[in-house]
Amino acid sequence: MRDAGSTTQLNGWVRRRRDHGGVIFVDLRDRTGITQVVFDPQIDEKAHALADSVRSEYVLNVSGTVRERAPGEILINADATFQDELTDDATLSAEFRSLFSELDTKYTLSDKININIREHGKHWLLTDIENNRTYDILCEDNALNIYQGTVNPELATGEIEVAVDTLHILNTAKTPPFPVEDDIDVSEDIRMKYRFIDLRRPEMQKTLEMRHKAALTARNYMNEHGFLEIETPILMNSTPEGARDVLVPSRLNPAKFYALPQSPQQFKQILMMSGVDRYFQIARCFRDEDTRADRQLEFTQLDIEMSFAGVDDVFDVTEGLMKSIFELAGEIPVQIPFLRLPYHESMARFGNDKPDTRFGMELTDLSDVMADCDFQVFTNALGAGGQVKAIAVPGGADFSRKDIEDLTDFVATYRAKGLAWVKVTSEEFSSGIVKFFKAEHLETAQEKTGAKPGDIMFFVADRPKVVADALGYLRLHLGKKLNLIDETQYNFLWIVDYPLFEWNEDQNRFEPFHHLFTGATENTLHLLDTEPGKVQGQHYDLVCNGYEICSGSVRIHQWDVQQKIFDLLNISAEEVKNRFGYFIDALEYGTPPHAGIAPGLDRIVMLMRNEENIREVIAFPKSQQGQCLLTNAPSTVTEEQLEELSIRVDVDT
RNA sequence: GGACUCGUGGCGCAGUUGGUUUAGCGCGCCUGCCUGUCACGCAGGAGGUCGCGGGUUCAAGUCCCGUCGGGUCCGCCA
Repeated sequence: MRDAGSTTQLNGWVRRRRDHGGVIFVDLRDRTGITQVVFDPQIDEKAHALADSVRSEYVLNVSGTVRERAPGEILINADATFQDELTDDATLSAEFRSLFSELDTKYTLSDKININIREHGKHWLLTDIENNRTYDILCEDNALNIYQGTVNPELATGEIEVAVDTLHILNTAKTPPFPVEDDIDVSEDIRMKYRFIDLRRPEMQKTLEMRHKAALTARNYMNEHGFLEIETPILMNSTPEGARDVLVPSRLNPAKFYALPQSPQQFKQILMMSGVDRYFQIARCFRDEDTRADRQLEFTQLDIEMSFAGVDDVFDVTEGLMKSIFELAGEIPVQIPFLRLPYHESMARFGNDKPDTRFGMELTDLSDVMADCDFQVFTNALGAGGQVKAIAVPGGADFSRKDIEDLTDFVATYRAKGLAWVKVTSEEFSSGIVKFFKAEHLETAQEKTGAKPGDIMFFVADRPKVVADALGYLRLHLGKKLNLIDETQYNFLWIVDYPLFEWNEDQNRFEPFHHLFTGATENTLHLLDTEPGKVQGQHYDLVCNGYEICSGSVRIHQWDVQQKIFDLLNISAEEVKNRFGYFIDALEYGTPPHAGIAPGLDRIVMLMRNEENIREVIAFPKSQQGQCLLTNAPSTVTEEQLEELSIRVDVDT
């Protein structure tokens, strides 16, 4: 199709039409990109006349001749000797350049030019990359004629166009509510309502394609490594732990409900018990919880489980999988193996278990240092069993009162009662609270946080959870705000050595940190009866750039251990029998040791596309209220439908 | 469940302490002109229940209450 002179046929949508009275240009868009097609009455009068009625987003079929874009108007008539300068290295003399600048300032050449030799000794294409302008230079009648170029360096197909001899208008279109092009400034609700138009935009097409490639790559990789793709039920049992289930009433079983899977967790373990050995599935998962920028009601996991496998086996498979996906689908190089970071160290250094390690500003514990200072905010917090921690923000000594106030409000979101700060200059520490400290307090703080003159140190003193949240999110917030993050970098990191349980203060009981079926490490298993809080789980997360992109564990495969977990979590025998009876049962029939993981496809594609919002990589996403603005789901149903389900609705609609 | 924020022609926005514009601007749209544009250009034109409901007031896009919808976050969720 690139070959000039050949005839071609194109189908596509009209991106824009430019009518010059005599000649009409149309940018025709299809999945592969944009091509300029030309309607010239001298080529075909009928096609040209018909093109007059064409408007944006009309669907066209055109036939015509592919041709190199013709030179435009003659701009400059130059001496033929100048052609010696038209070489590949593209260094033009001041005299040559002045031919352009004397004409009109808009033709002034930048330094970034490129010369393309089309016909040796006859035709050159001069591209001014910075100004997006091209010139055709032709040697004619012993002179060098410089034409206003009509090549569009911004288009991939910019060197050619199709001269149309036949036009079929396959369909007309209403004027779209927003233009079908990248970098549009349109609110998201409009985009979601007209998703069919939004998805036509090149960047959305690119996302759809990348997502497809990611899934395809995953399938190929899993297949090559001996994994079977097996579908598990979408209609299954509700489980008491974890997220809220999305419930589906059963017509055949009045007053009973299915739940949509939060993940295929139990089924994939059953498959291991069934001798499948290696399973995977591109599985849709449902969790009826409030959404976030990186969370939807329904999302997709690359669900993986393998028998006779431990942590290292899962890591090997996952690292290879991530490398394949990021490199083949995202064209992003990945180094394996990934670093491993213990959970407690992650919490200590970054305040959370999904650290963005593309920049520093790590948290520093100053509890010991500040134990004997006179600042009661610190000493009181320490006295109550809390911590004092700090971060050093580069260049923060320039922060205004207002800046600091805003940051104080920011950390208040995470229940921090305040944000103490000390500015570091080459002469002094400056802050309203300096008087409460001896010189060595602040000097040690500076040394430990690594603050340099010109920086500011922010301190939070509170319960460990509050300190971690406040400083951890403050670090992220400032990292973004101060542009400390290299967007081209992808930092993969395993978080390991999680505790098996977490103490729930409100309900005064232990909760599984990951889920009910996570196994303990061999050397801490014996603490299950005595000190459950100290049992270490065989749970792992894979983190990239501050997002949790995979989560998994080595599972419990002995029924007595599983029973112990249920007991410890106060799940009654009856409930176990009702909810997990089959599972406990199955465990007793020869369950192999097994382990698994579930990479989140949406977040992976989001990272590869450098998006901060999961809706950007889902073809038909839901709003924060869980509504589909395109189809208006969810919606009310008829009385008859409800009656069949034995359901009565208790709200006015 | 809660906090913040946004809602004004098709789209993006402006609209001062409540009254002076006839609610503006840019893009888009329509009509006409234009043979090399690619953000084409030029001339003219159409298009508004100011999300919805209630209240305060002589007077509400503007103030108050409620409600619906978009977004970010806390709780929630792994």
